[in-house]
Amino acid sequence: MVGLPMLNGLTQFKQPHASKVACTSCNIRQFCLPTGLSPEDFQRINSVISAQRRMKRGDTLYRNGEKFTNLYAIRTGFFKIRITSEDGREQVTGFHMAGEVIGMDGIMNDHHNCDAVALEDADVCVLPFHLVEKLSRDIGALQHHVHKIMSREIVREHGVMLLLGSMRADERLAAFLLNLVERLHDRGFSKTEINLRMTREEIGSYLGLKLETVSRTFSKFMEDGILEVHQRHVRILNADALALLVNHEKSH
Amino acid sequence: MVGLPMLNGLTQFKQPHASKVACTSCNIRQFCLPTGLSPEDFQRINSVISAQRRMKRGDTLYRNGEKFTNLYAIRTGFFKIRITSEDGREQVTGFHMAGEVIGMDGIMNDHHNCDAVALEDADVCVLPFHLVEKLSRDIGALQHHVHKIMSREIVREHGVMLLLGSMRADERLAAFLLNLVERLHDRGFSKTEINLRMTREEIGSYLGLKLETVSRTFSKFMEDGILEVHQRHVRILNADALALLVNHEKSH
DNA sequence: TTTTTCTTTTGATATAGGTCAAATCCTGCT
DNA sequence: AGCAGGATTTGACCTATATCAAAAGAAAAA
Repeated sequence: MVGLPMLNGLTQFKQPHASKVACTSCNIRQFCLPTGLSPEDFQRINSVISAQRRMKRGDTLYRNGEKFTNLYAIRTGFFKIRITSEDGREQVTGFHMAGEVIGMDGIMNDHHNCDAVALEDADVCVLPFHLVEKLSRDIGALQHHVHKIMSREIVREHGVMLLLGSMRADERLAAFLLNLVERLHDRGFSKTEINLRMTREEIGSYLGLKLETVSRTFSKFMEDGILEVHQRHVRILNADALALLVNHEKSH
Repeated sequence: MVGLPMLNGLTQFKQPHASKVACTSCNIRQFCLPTGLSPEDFQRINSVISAQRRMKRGDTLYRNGEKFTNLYAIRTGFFKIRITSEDGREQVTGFHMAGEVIGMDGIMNDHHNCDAVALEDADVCVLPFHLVEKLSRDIGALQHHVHKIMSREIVREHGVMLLLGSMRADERLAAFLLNLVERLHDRGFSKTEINLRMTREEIGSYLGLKLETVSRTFSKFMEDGILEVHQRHVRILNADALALLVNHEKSH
């Protein structure tokens, strides 16, 4: 009891800056930043980061309707992005992990129109967008990088539209798993092991399927010897089979 | 026969620049450009437009794999954007009309990864992207506008994902039609009359439906007195009914 | 104009995935 | 440790949409 105020004080002291990691020494800088920056540019870009924000599982980084001021670079943790229509329909539009930048939806009209929810404890760099724009005018490499990040998001969404518009349930789940391991592998994780951070329902929402269908498809993949699934732990036994599903030559 | 070379010469003389319209006098500039530009900024932005390109129905503005160099502002005409997966699956990811800017997919890796096909004769302003970036560094309003355009595309695609992931066929078609008339109305066209530029199959591809389902849904809307449909001419008789469909409160 | 090709509509039937329900399994909380 | 509430799996059944097929209508080509 007596210790509590002190602890709070300590927490306040420690949180905002103690955890602020310089971009130069950040182990995922190659995902957030352009390559080949000069030390001075590094320093200037680093100064854009207004804070690091620590989040617990379930916390919301930003939500629909909120004023847009920042982009967020994920340092650690895993997020889902979700939109909700007026009538309560919900759609997960993406899952994002370390090194990815989120929040670009808000630029359009100065307000966010989706929610970003942490699916595990997370740590993000807060990037006030007006500073990003200001610095982009000086550093061409940064400017182009911002454009690339947004373009990449557009292209990713094209891919999801293809998936939602023209794939069967098993093809969708296969594409989802392959995409996930690929991104994890880029970050130094296993090519075959995944620890899912989301529920079957969230996977289903993303893939345009019901949770029961996701579960059944996992079971089918197990029967076929393609996966080993224990709750949220997935081991890919036959990546080729998954790839074949995704790229199934239409028979006709 | 004798006249042919002369005619060619005349065509070449007329084409590249005779049709180049200054942004200042362009009747759709409010869609492509930020508002409140100074006359000098207008002039500078205008100088970015390297050419106008005239296209016939069926022509391709850019295609998958092609090197990316330009964005394109549609002056007149109507385009579909289409991606094709390795195994030949095709997905229409968008329809675009006058005042909209397309080609942003190419920024990510310097190559386009979709096709832009004119669905009617069209006229586009060619915007070399390196010049757009260069000028963006000088004109903050332009920089922010470019960001907005890309953000808007991301948000639009979120909406399509919601549609594809969680709506029924009739709800999808209703949403599609309402979106289309809204954009046409913004451009001074009727709130109730649409001349579709695309086939049932293209609508179906966009909405994740088969052409037969699109056709049947049109027929159902006619029976219900919501639409009047004669081939590609559609008159909306009951916009509220369409809006109600899109925003149907899930009964549970 | 006539012919050919593409587009659209409509019917009959099949099926992938949704819905509803129940049992089991986890995880977090007290 | 024990309990409560969520997550997952599986089964039985249903429905929205796909598929296949044929005819009618437009539009383009000859």
